Amino acid sequence: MTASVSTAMPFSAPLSRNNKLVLDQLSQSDKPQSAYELLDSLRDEGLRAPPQIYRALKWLGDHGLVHKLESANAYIACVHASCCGGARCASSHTVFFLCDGCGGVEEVNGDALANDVNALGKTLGFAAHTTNIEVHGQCAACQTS
Amino acid sequence: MTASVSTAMPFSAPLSRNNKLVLDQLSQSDKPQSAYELLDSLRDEGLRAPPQIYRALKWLGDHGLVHKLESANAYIACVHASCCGGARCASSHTVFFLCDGCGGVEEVNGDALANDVNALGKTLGFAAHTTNIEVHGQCAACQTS
DNA sequence: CTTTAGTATGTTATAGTATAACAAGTCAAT
DNA sequence: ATTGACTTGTTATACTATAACATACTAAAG
Repeated sequence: MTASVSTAMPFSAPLSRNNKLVLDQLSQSDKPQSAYELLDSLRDEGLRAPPQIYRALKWLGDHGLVHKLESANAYIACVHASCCGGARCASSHTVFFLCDGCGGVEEVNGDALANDVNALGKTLGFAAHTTNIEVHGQCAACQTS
Repeated sequence: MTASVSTAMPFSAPLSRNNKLVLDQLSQSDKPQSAYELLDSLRDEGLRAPPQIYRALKWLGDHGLVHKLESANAYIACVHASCCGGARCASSHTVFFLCDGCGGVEEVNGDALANDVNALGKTLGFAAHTTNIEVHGQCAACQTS
């Protein structure tokens, strides 16, 4: 349920203090957290205003370390191992499975889907840049309970 | 660019006055509109407060007549012909291509992708309920300019 | 009728999400 | 020691969405 990323990044990334605080907080749960939840959690560390959180989220997002779940207005730390095999996934294709039961999120590599998406786009002459796929439903555990 | 749906629905749907106003306003553009843009547009028709808009959007969404674009916090009228062949698409799989250049949106049937998504989900034991796919990029027209 | 129940509407207030704009501190490289 | 790039702190405000309550319309049941 919990996993720590800390500072051991697979690539050089000079994490500033605020960026590290936010990333560590996100890494401590596989449940998405809203910007204001992060703010509450990090108040003791000296973060007091929304822009501090949003700036960190933007930097981390730009560097592929966190993802925004658009349908939940919440954020999660990127699990590199499953979403892009250890590489940065800033512009990669990921699929998010959001459990409406427990609130947990599974992040899965979606390169296989990317082909289909691009094929669809080509029929429109559309040049795809980023793709966001969010699936709502019930995780394995929540189906049995 | 503009298309009118008006009251000619392919199935019986008793559109209330407010629901019809919002649907017609959305149908007049292939660009997504925010709830507050809709509110501004419909003030002359007597709509003055956000709940009136959000209630209509919820009803229209529940009945498959409009979609929310999660990554844009905006709404579009469902184009039945392309997204689900004339049937209601409340729980169907649609793909949205959002042009970051002109702001236009293309809505495309994504049943082909649904299989892949469900297959991915099955490897996790995940029971998919609704899938939202939003692709950002450049439409054909905006690539040439 | 008129009562009731379900739906639709109107309205105020507030909660939740995100950014603009400005001020100031840090720190390495001239 | 000064510049310049980056990071941080802070206030105020904009944007998105819903809670809660009050009223009205309409069709069916009594």
